[in-house]
Amino acid sequence: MLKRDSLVNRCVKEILSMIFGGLYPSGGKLPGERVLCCKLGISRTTLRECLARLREMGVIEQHQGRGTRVKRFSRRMIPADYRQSDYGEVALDEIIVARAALETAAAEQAARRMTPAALRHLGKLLERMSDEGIGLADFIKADMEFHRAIIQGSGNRVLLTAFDAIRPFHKYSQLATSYLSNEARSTIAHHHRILAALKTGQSRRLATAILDHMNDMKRYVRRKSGSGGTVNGRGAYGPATSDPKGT
Amino acid sequence: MLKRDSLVNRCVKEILSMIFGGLYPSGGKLPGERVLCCKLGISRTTLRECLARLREMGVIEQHQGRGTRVKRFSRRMIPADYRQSDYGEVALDEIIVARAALETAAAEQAARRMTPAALRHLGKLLERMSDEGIGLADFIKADMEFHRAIIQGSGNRVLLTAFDAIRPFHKYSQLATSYLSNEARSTIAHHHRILAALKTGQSRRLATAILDHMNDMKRYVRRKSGSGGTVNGRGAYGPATSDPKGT
DNA sequence: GAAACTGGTATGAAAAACATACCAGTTTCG
DNA sequence: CGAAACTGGTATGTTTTTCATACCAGTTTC
Repeated sequence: MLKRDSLVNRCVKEILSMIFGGLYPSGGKLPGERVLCCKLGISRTTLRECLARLREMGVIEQHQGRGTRVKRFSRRMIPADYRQSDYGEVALDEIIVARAALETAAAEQAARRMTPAALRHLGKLLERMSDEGIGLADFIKADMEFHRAIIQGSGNRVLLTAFDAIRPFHKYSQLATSYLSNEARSTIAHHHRILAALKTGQSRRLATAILDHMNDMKRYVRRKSGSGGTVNGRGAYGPATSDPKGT
Repeated sequence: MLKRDSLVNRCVKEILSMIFGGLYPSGGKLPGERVLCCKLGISRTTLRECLARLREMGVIEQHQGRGTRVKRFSRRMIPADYRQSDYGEVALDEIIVARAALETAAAEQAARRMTPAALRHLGKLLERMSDEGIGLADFIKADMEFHRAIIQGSGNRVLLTAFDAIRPFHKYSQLATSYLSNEARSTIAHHHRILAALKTGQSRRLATAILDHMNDMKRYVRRKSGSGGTVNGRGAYGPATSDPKGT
């Protein structure tokens, strides 16, 4: 039975995910409606329907002239209908295990099959990530695209499908966001090693570079989960709500 | 960017998947419109919009009074927009690589975390597969459930999501169907080894057992692709298109 | 040859999503 | 201060999508 899932419904989920993922943290401000609806690719009318529902759930507060604020709230306040797959609730450890499995599996083929054009693309992504002025959202996006390109380079469409399926977990993991925010330098260094390995065509070396990258994230998780607390650090980045013109 | 995917669009993809999956084979008849729209849970108007598009693509033929027939056609005739369901086109090799990656990754945790109840469930599935009277469709179903249960036993929801995402590839792979059909005995033997490894709790041994299973499939593929030809062997099983009354 | 199917057509209603313009508060900054 | 540039709030009308219903026209079945 094919079910109809209205645009409003899907957008509510999307916004909730962004909040859970730490892109718009508790107490923080949401972008203006005119900006947000552009980002989501929907009309303002439709967006306002979403925001109205979020307001009823007690997730946000709206004040004429001042903007929209994310309230402190519990996940329990959210009706089951909107609780996608609880992406934000899985441990980063689980995500890393899965990603390591997929990416190292892709490594063997990717090291051989990657085209010069694809390598150039990876270089450009790395450049973009190294730019000082880049916002957190764009940094995360570039990181994801980098890893996806490697798998795509393997030519294995099944691996790519699997990777795409687990992307939301990563995207909405507060810890993952935190890692990329605070360990940007480390991330870029690892990516350089991965790219270098790709260029030599040595699949073994590539797999090692990828595993090192994953293990670095794991270590970060151990450190953070030890100190506890909600990790929110924006690091050297500006506000998460970059890109005021929309994408 | 959240895109609007109309119901018509999604239904076209769904119907295409059903055709590719062998539920409605080339030259066969589609159910009547009044039946089909019920199955899909949409109105007849909407369904007819889907069928009109499939007709334009040359996928089906409609004749007043006689019904709708699936034409012989190439996948190339299908616009990219509808091609998400290229499941049948990927090589079984790709599927095996991905499955091996996910299942061995799950092995480490699964060997330790698997509960007695889950082990009993696996035993029952194995029993069912060993039953002489089982049909092909049920055999495939049990096989899938067996492997899924292992990943589920690892407790890693990300791996499980990835596995579920690639299931359709497996389901719509004619070669995979062929393997399970012709090598049922071998499949069962491998499953016994996997279950035994699970019971000992040795993750290493479990991973090896899983890899052996995958490699056996790989060898089968090599043999078959050597002899060429479309492998369709239904073996001793009944028709795949059971459930004539609809679900 | 009637009954029971099949697809083909037409029409009207409801819902969903959109574009647009304008109102009313708040903040920013010259 | 006070205008300009934001913010959310409101209202209106249109387009697109989906649905429900009825009826027409061939084909098959018995």
